[in-house]
Amino acid sequence: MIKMSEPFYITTPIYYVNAKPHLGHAYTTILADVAARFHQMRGQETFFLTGVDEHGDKVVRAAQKANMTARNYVDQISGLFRNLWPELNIRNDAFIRTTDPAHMAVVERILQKIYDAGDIYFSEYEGLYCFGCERFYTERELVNGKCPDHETAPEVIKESNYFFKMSRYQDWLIDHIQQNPDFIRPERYRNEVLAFLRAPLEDLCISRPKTRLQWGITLPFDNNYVTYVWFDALLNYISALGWPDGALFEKFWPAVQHITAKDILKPHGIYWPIMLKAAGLPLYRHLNVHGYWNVDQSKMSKSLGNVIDPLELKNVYGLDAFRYFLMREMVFGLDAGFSEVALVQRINADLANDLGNLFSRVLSMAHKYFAGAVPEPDPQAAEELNLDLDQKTQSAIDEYENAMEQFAFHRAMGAVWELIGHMNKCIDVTAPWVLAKNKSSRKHLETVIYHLLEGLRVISGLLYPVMPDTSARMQEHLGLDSKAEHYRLEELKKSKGLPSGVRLPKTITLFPRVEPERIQALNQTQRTPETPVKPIKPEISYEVFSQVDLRVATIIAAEPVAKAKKLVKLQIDLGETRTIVAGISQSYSPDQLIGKQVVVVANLKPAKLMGILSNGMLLAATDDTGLCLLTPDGTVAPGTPIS
RNA sequence: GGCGAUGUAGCUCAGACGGUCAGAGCAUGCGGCUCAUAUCCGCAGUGUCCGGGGUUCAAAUCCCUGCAUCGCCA
Repeated sequence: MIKMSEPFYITTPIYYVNAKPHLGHAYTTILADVAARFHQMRGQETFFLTGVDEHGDKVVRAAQKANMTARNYVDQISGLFRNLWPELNIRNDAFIRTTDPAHMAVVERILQKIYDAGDIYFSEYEGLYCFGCERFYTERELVNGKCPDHETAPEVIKESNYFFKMSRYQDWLIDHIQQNPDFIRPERYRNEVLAFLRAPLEDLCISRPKTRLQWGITLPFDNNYVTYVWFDALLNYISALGWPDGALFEKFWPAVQHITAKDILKPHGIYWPIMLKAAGLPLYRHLNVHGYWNVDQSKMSKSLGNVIDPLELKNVYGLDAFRYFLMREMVFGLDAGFSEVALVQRINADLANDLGNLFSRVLSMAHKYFAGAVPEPDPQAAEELNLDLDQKTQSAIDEYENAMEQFAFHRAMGAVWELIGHMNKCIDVTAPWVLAKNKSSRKHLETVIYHLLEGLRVISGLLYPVMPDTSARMQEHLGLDSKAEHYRLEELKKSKGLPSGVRLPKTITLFPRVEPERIQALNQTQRTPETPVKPIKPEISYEVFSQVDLRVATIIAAEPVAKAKKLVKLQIDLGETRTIVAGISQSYSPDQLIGKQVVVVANLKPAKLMGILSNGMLLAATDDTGLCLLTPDGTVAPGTPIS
């Protein structure tokens, strides 16, 4: 159990800047925000760190592709991350970049420290190297002995690098994980790490020769090498606190917890503790590992043929609903499905019907029966009515607190909604509209409404970490100062926290219901089109099909064909250059086509179209909304056969 | 190929030590209320608890086997 007064330090991984932020990044960072806000509820001082990882060859390559310098490129992409967080109401205390000079200095210092301690050694090895990719491949990664990207055989070259002696700490780490059952949680990931540690641990290569990569931090003990990947990245967690002698480090490091997605379990569960041990630093307290969001694109509304980005949905349905959905729908640690339909269902059932409507009916009764003033409860009346809301509230808070602490946010929300259910039921049982008809039951009416308002106060507080704006709106409409820290757990645990006599502002709709028509429309998009499926052609044998030679080709030039409505003349690279005429100009402009990879029938008898000889045919799917070219789900060498 | 996980109502999932364990939420149907965002409350379901074998007085729960899905490792 964490003591109330203790500081709390939470981190997200630093995100790699070779691509734009997506739902997964948003989820992880919202988790951290929720955790930080929860600990603020307990009065703890919190530090919340996120940031970006900007070194490495993938960044260099992405920059080249974008025709930019690495520096300009990382500036641009890291800006996208940095700017996204305020949009999601995320309040991180720091945003670290691995190109920050202070961070680079820390990396150098730790490297030197571990080097001096004798845990880093120099070694030569042989490997299969593809010069096109500028990287080594293992036998397994090769396709027919060739580089999967360049289709050339890699060469055996020798290279020297620095290695970190992780193997030395293997037994120590196993022991530590066994001694601390919640070091890595949930348990499934702890087991996974232990399973991995049953096999001998290999030492970690931590450098790259500058002949291959310059975009990184130079090793302090060898000017010819830069640091590679994890040694640079993981150290952000301490460099951001000003290690070795920052006041922040001293205060927050002992309380550190990390969050990561399951794909980088190994670096966080194995490399990082060993690095800390080797550097003589205390380990983190918990590694909290979450799963993936499977985005069901068939259940996402589409505009102009493009699948909507999940992040865009926050603009459609509201940020708090979006945050709530992410926290409520995913069982922490497991994978979950993301779809617009599921989001809308949560909004209607949980937010609009259960919570929003409860809020609205309680407040409107307070206005109706007491002219908008908080009534005075009467203990005796409460007893006569058999009101058990106080106990229900206390047990909801307990369950909530427990779950939140364990990162079981879905269960915490479940506890809140159970309380909401009790309150709705309580209204039904006590029937305030009946009490209101009788002057003799005035005290009962006052007591019921008071307890309901009080319940809403608690709920507004409990929702603070997940839905901070909604929390503030609720508190404001309960006549509380929304700027005061009414979400503090000690406040929520107090009974009769709502002063009687306070005037309540007019009630509001917290969450508008999403109309059935919209849900209908969403269901339409997920179903296959209403138009009957075209009849399937008669069966053919494999031999017949195999006569069709399908190839991937890259479009290298495109120009409209004069006088033709639909035709475009294309130059394609299919290993050899060819001319093809395709009837696709109503769906694609020449600009959009250049550089695209398409699927071509390579052995179709050439035909003349508008006087131009077309040597092959593009594959495309056509429906009433237009035409879509078939394109491989990744870049392949021009001329690659399709089977 | 090795190790592991999972497979329970239409959907998402709970089901410690084998004996009210056949459940919850959502969706569906019916009934009730009217304070409320046509909301809320109550009731009702339907389930070969993946298939097959075994242990046992008794298995969704333990064992074996098959199938399916997924994860980690090679």
